[in-house]
Amino acid sequence: MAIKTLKSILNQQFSYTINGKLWIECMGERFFGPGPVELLENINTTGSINKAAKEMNMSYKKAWAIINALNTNVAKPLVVMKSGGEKGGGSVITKEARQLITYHKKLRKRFIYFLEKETKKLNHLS
Amino acid sequence: MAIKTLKSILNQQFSYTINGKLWIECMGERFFGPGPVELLENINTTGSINKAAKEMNMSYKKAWAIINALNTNVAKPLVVMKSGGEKGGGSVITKEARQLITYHKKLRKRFIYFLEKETKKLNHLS
DNA sequence: TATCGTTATATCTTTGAAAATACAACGGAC
DNA sequence: GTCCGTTGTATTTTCAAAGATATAACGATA
Repeated sequence: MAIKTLKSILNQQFSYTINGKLWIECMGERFFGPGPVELLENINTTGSINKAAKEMNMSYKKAWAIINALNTNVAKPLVVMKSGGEKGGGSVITKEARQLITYHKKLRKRFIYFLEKETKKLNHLS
Repeated sequence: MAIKTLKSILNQQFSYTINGKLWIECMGERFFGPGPVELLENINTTGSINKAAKEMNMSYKKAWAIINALNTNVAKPLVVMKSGGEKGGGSVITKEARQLITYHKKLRKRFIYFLEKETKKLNHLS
């Protein structure tokens, strides 16, 4: 089918875009996407799951669940938590977490490029 | 970052895949994806929104809302409804709907290819 | 005019996920 | 031993989306 025929179907007054979501699944269930990445970065900044969650208006419970899922779905933990001790404890992200984040950023870039390419194609600007 | 370093992070006992969702937005809100496509195809088969909705375990209310959104987001209607008359009425999909469906199928194929390519890359089988 | 199955719309009920709340456990500093 | 802020976990509450229910309107047919 030619894109040309779509031009007469779509309303030229409106703007159309191709959009989507992307994530990494482990054993069939999603466990790594933009949310976890932002959470990891906030933990890296603040040094605690608690503060990181608050920073992004997320409940501690949900944040903990995400971190827990992350750690159980990879070979080496992405976050090491410590309860008790000076300042009551805290959490730090590992080298592995940093590597996963940079991989995800590049993957995401390729996805954004795909979306933009398809949007241009839809609006036959290419 | 080299994919190679990821190999030591991921658990080799588990299987990882890149997955996602894709849709078309009009004026910033999603209005066309796999759901509407299935609904349109069911209307085409059954000749009625009612039967089409039942076929896919969807409430008539929701089906009607989808169809209504579709029709208001394009230049020419995708579904023409008729209430009353022989058999009480019914609905048919237009040529434009068929064209949008085939466009969507091809778009979806390209997306699936993207996902498979990225999954292979992640598992460094390529 | 009565019948039929559909479209169209309003209202009430359910229910399931997210948020809020509460509290125990931890362990270093003092 | 007490204090602190964090992690860890259970329980309760909220709320919005989905579903169920009810009913009017439609128009060809007979």
